[in-house]
Amino acid sequence: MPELPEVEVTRLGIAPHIEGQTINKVIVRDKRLRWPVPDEVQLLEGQVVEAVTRRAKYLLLQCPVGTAILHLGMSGKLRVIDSSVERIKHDHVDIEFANGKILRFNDPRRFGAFLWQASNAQLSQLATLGPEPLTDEFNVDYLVAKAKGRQIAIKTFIMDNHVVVGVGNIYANESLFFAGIHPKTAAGKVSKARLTRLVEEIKTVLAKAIEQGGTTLKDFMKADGNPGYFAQELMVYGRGGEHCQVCAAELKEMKIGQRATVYCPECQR
DNA sequence: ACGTGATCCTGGAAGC
DNA sequence: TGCTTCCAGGATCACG
Repeated sequence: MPELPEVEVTRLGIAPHIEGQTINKVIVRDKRLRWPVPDEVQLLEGQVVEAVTRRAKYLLLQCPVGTAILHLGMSGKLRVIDSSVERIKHDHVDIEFANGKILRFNDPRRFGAFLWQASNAQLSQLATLGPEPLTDEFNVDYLVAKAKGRQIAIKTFIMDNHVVVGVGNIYANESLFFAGIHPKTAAGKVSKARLTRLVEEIKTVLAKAIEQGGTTLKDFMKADGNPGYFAQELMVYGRGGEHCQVCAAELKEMKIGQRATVYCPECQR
């Protein structure tokens, strides 16, 4: 279940192996992802990967004629492997490099995406995204202005890509716990002081997860190529019915916007 | 403009 | 044991 930290860890894992490398071949075995893989990805052949960057949960392979834009969805994985590695189920796309390495995209549930953006174009998926959570652009003044008058639950609000990118269900639950805000509170009713706290907690929890993911980087190429999930101690996510680690109250579970939500009724009001 | 809920897909878990 | 049902997740879209 890749959230922003997992995507960033993936980026850090693959970038050193493919930046500066020339692409020989692009093999699309199954184009049925979230959107059909466009034929234009063949334009990657012969191109040099100038940089591997990230925008929200999208990974961008930047080449002179355009950019391949990848999304891992919820079950997508990217591995850099030798050409001798046998394919497994759901290996949908291979990018073969001149040095013999392959960037292989595997995605059982096909919620992921493999898109193409010509260098002079703007992909609609990227056009309307909110700020990156770990930049100064995401600050309390911005969030106050954005939340003004909104009736939507604060949890749904911070998971909205147009508000801030990269905050998925896990980290939305966690950051609201740390900020002491009830997830169902109307976004426009949360005080500036508490939004200040929320901004801080979102940044902290994401940065921490990236840091912990980083510790597995050395093993990135090993075994199944899975960068691993974070050994992070989750305070509320997946712990409905358990006792709050701060006040011992029973953690409550509810659905907000179809998503599992766990919170402490004492700590979060 | 805003808010809600359905939808895509598959594998694993839970229920019968 | 084997079948069915439910659930997870991000992002988009159709609706009121």
